[in-house]
Parts: sequence; structure tokens; C-alpha cells
Amino acid sequence: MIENEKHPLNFIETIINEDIKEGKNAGRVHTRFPPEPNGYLHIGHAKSIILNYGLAKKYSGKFNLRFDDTNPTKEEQEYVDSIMEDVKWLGADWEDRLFFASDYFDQLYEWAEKIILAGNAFVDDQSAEIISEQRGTPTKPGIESPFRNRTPEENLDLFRRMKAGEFQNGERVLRAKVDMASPNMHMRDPVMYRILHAHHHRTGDKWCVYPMYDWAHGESDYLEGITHSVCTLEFEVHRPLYDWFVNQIQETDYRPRQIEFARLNLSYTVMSKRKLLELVKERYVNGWDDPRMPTISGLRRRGYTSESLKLFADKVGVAKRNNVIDVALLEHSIREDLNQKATRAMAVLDPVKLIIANYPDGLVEEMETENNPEDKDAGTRNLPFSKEIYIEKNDFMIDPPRKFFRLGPGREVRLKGAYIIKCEDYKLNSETGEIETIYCTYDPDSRSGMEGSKRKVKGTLHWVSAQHAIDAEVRLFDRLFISESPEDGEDYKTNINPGSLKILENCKLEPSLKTVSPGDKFQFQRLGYFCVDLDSTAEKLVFNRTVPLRDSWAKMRGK
RNA sequence: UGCCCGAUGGUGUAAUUGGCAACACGUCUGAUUUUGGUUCAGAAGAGUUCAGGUUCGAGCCCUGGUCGGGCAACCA
Repeated sequence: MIENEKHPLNFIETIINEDIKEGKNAGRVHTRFPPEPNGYLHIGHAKSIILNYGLAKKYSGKFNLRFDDTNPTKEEQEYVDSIMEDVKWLGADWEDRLFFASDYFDQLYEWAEKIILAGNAFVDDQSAEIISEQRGTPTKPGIESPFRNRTPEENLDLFRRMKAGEFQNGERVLRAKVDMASPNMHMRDPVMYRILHAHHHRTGDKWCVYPMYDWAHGESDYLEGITHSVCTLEFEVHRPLYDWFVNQIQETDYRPRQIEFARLNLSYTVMSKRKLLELVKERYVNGWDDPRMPTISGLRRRGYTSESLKLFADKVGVAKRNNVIDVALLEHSIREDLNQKATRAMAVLDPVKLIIANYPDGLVEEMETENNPEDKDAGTRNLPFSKEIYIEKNDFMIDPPRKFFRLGPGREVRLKGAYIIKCEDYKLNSETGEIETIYCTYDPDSRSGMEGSKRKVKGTLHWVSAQHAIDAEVRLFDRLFISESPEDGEDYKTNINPGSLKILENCKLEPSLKTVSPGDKFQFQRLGYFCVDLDSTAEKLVFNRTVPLRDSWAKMRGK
């Protein structure tokens, strides 16, 4: 349970091992994922979910999903629903432990009264501005509120009246009495409750005082028996306060422990909820689940599998230093997964007609082809072949360079799973000058499987029989931002990639793809991994390109 | 002029109680290949932020600097 010989321990596992060794919390491990329902989850959250759930599994512990819903002005049911869907999709199973911080409002309130009675919290009548001024700055100590020394009785009375709704928003707050001179700003008599006459998505209008994060979070952990409360680095300075609050209410020697790790950053994208919200609201993308978004729902729609995200999280690791992960690592992870699983298919995205002059008119042959060379159990299917086919426009060049292993005048090429053909002639469009038709002959003895097919031929092309082809729209995505770190400049929006979405209307697919449904994943041979989009219907098929195949030819040409 | 973190190839993460830096991605060769994919073989690339110290020996320990990040919502 402690060791995993495949991987060295990350620093959190090291801590957990020590805790277990020391017998802390009876050796239990219990983690949680605590999202605020004020936006959709992104791949950074995926890292956290996979980490927290993974720790629970590894140590035979438990994992909770808890919504941190202490601010009714920002939170919505829509987000709760999407978050649950995403966490579930990632395979993190909270079993019967779905919680909300709002479940604990009564308990929290009761504890707050106790802390008041103990003389460790007081009601402050001052405005937010004044309180903020008195707090000082990181280099200058704060000064104490004039209301700091009210009697517990007066504080209790005031707090009860706050709860009863006698005051307006902002009129009073409950503050913990810690230390206004602390070098840690968070210890300078932090606010525990503020007055918010707002409708809460779960508790309705029952409350008009709402707990602040620092007060609610650690106590929620405590109530749930969380042992290791994993969060991101920016909460590091909150830890003393986390511990202070737990100290106020602690009854046994059980203690939750906050551990901070570095959040995930990805090159060529933004990760803050605020910015993602902006992209959605200002229509730079088509919603939270736009396949270009780094959201979990966007990645899912794009064709990413949850397994690929786990592979990714594994490669990324867990540490405390700030990082920027190359998107290439994400792309590698999905290729790694899909290469094993995706059914291969023939699809021509930018078609040009090719006529095989010596192939019998009207003949249709069924070409048996394997569904996945990486998986023998995937079986085979038949592809119809005929005199007129489509190939990819960029698989033909009139005057090809030496290293171009594709079709050109006088050149021979293999049609994957079918015959070897030779280009005899071509015709250009009289107006545009673009290639319009390619004329070839085929070698009847070169059908796949025949002796004649064993010849060495430079290139192999994918193709689709013209008369059997079905039409589809294919959406190609590029990175949403031009810049590797779009948040560096003044305004990240100036770095938006105007060409991040390209829609191809006239794609030709092999007929077996007629009956696909949204979410189905394929490798379009020689092109990349594609999945059926949510917009796809039987009348109009729509595919998303998840990621292209590695392309050493494109790389050569780029140089 | 405060407090808290962090610093290892281009990127990310490792390095048993201190024992001459490993893995992954990326890059570059070559082989195989009816996907210019996959697979396989190999290469380049850091001497661990700097300066001292302890030690037979330091990426790991100590001291001091430098650089980077975080902290001053009635947000989380």
C-alpha cells in the first residue's frame, strides 16, 4: 500500500507515508475535491481530481466531492451539474459522499457562537473600506478595530441579529480575533461571516449570513473526516488560519492537514475561470464545451478520453514549483491512448477525383481491410472499390520533389488495401488552374494479398470510392492562442488565434461511417484522430479532429 | 524595509539514511512498415541559480546572496 515500484513517490505521497508511519488519524487517508460551482472545470481541475481520487485509491481510503458553495452571488445549479458530470466522466467515484459546504451552515453557525462565547470572535460594525485600511499592508502591521473588545454577550446578540436579518448587506461582519500585527495578512482578524441577502441555490432564503472560505473550508474538511486537504499553492499562506480555525472546534486528536501543490499551466491557452468565462460570454468560442477550450467538457467534445487525461496527469507529475506544460504532452497522451483503441477509417478531407482508365466500368470490388492493426481482435471490414475514387488533393503534385512519396505524373503509388496505380495524366480546372481530375491505370495483379502486391512502392494513399462515398463536415481545430503564454502581454485577447477553427464542408468518407453516433472515435488513416461531434445527425455527419497524426513529412517541409 | 513558497537538459518530473544526475515529452539519426502513423535501435542536450561552509564525498545538510511565484475581496 505504501510503495509503487513503477513510479517514485510524489511529495504528497511522501507526506502521507510519514503520517501513516506516525499513526496520525489512525492511518486513514481521506481526500476530497472541493470546487466552487461558479464555472466549468478545466484540465487543471482534472489534474487535481485525478490526484485526489488517485491518493484515495492508492491508500485504500475515501474520496469526497464537495461543493464549496458559500457565495450565493456567484454560484449556479448549471455549474453543479456540469461539475458532477465531469468528475464522474473522469472516473472519480465519490460513492455516497456528495456534499455541499451549505450542508454545514447550521453546524458552522453553532460553532461560531461558541467561538464568540470563548471570546475569540467579534462583530465589527465598520465598513469594508475601513476594515481594509486597518488591516495594513504586508509590510505594515494592522491596527485593531475599535469594536474588537466588545463583550461576548454583546457580540452574540449582534451576531444573532445579523442572522435574523436585522441588518443590511455590509453593515456588520463577524471577525475572528487573531492577531492584527501578524506578518501573515490572513491572520489579521479575518472575516468569518458577511451579510448577504441573497438567494442560495440550495438553502434558498434561509440564510442572510454566509461563511467565508477560510472559516468554512477547514471545518468542512473536519466534518467529513478529511485527512489530507490538497489544494493549490496560493492557499499556502492560508494554512495557519486553516489550522487556527480547526483548533477552535477540535474535540479529538483527529486533524485534517492542508497540503499545497502547483496548479497546472498549459502552453498556448489560458486557465483562469474568469478568462474562460470571458471567452464564452464574448463569443470567442461557442460555449464552455467548445472543442478548443481547455475545459473538461471541451476536451471531451474534442475527442479526448478520460484515460488519456489520466496518462497526461501521470506524466505531468505533482510538485510545488510553478510550471508550464507543453500542449505537445497532452497531444501525445491522446495519441498514445487512441492508437490502441481507435478504429481506422478512410476519409478524404480535401478530395480530388481520380479515374482509373483500365478498371472495368461498373465493377465494384469489396476490399477486406483490418479495423485496427494495433488490435487483432478489432476484426476487419470491407471497403468498396470502383473506377472512380477520391484521394487527398495534397497527395498529388504536378512537379513533385524527390522526397515526395506520393502521386505525380508517371509515378506509382499504392492505394491502401486495394491496388497499385500509376498516374498517366491529369486535368486542371480551366479557371482556377487547380487540379481537377487525375487519370491513372492500375495493375490488376497488385490487389492486396496477391503476389503482385508485394512489390515495393514508395507511397501508400488513403482513398474513397466516389460512388460509395458519404459526405460529411469536418472541423479542424488549432490552438486558441497564437502565443505560447497568452497571459504575458497586456491583454490575452490580443493573442487569440483567428484561425483556430476551420470547417471543411466537402469531405468524403467511406460508407461504413454512415451509422456513427456522437462521441464515436476513429483514426482517419494518415490524417489523425477524429470523433463524431454532438452536432452530428444522420442527415449531416459532423466530425471533430481531436489531434492530427504525427507528420514527419510536414515537419520536413516546414524546415 | 514584511511574511510564505520555489529554483535540476528546450519542457515537466526523479535521484534509497549525503555516494560522481534518471525517466517522459520534444529534437535529431537509422531500421521496419500496405498509415511519411505505430514499433524498434541509437544520438545530442543539464553537471543541478550563485558564493562560501561542513564532509573522504553535496542536487540533497548549513550560511549568505540572486532570480521567480504568492499574500493587503465582506471571492474561492
